Amino acid sequence: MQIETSGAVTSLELPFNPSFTFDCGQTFRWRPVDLDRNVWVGTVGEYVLEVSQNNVKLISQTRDKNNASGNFIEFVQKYFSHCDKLEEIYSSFPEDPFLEDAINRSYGLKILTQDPWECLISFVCSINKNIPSIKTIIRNLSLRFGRAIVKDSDGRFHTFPRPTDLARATEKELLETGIGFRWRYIKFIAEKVSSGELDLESLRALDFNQARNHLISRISRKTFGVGPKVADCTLLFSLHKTEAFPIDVWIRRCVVKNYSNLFVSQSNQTKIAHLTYEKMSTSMRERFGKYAGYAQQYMYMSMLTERRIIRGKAPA
DNA sequence: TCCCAGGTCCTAC
DNA sequence: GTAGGACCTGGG
Repeated sequence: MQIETSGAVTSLELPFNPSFTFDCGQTFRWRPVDLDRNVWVGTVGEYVLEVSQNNVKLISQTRDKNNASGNFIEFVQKYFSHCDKLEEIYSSFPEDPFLEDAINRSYGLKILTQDPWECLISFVCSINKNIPSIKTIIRNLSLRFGRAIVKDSDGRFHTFPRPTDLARATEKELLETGIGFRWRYIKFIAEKVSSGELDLESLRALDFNQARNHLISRISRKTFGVGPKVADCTLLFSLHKTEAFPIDVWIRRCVVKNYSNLFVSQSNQTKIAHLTYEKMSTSMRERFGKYAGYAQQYMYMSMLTERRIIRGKAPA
């Protein structure tokens, strides 16, 4: 992979596949501009980027002189989890025909290291929503409360709102974006983050369980609307706790279908389908280890592809 | 028009 | 500790 800024080009390592990486449900701010060439455009922090198989190009950035993103190359390397070597990750998994097939189908999918604030709010927005709706809500939030970066043919790119932007927003303003009942959750978290009571960046230094306990509402009381699923997504997609194994309806179906043998005490599939989140997630972390979150993403993509085929739509 | 969505909260038992 | 209902709203 190369990084291009104002004509300058820098290389990053392959394998990397933009479609699988941006369309696997870990981020909601990318859109394809040329699927044949696998070219995507998205907003990351203060930047608008165009990304293809082996090239990252800086399209524009905010005029904010206090651009908090720092060195652009380092910023991009961190975002694309430069430290993660996919071949090492693949070979760390136990022998597993289903996972091997899932990896082959989505070879080059990489887990990003996103901004934890944006990631947490995005997954709060995801509660009881499908992916197209989540994208719409996040776009509306950015249009209404973010800062304009550059005009393009499809309107403008906007930064994701800052915690203070959402803490100041009224109920009416928030509801106009289509977030529905989630507005209380978002405003509550925005207030905690902007006051400094909840420091998301500091969670990077904690181990998985400590960081998780800081995020889950009923434990920490510093969030509201954050259950185990939203916490695990935030840990995996922004704080780079790669052992996190988020369980949604599709992963639950996947586990019931392919991993029922792991739950020997459970006699039938109905019982396994109703296993508690914690029991299922812990078992999968124990099986797949340090990179369980990568295994989860490939499984999710496999289920998604299967659904698209059933519905007669070609995989992205 | 109706169902359902990458869940969480709250209440009741 | 857990089962079940309520929750805004838009996409399919």
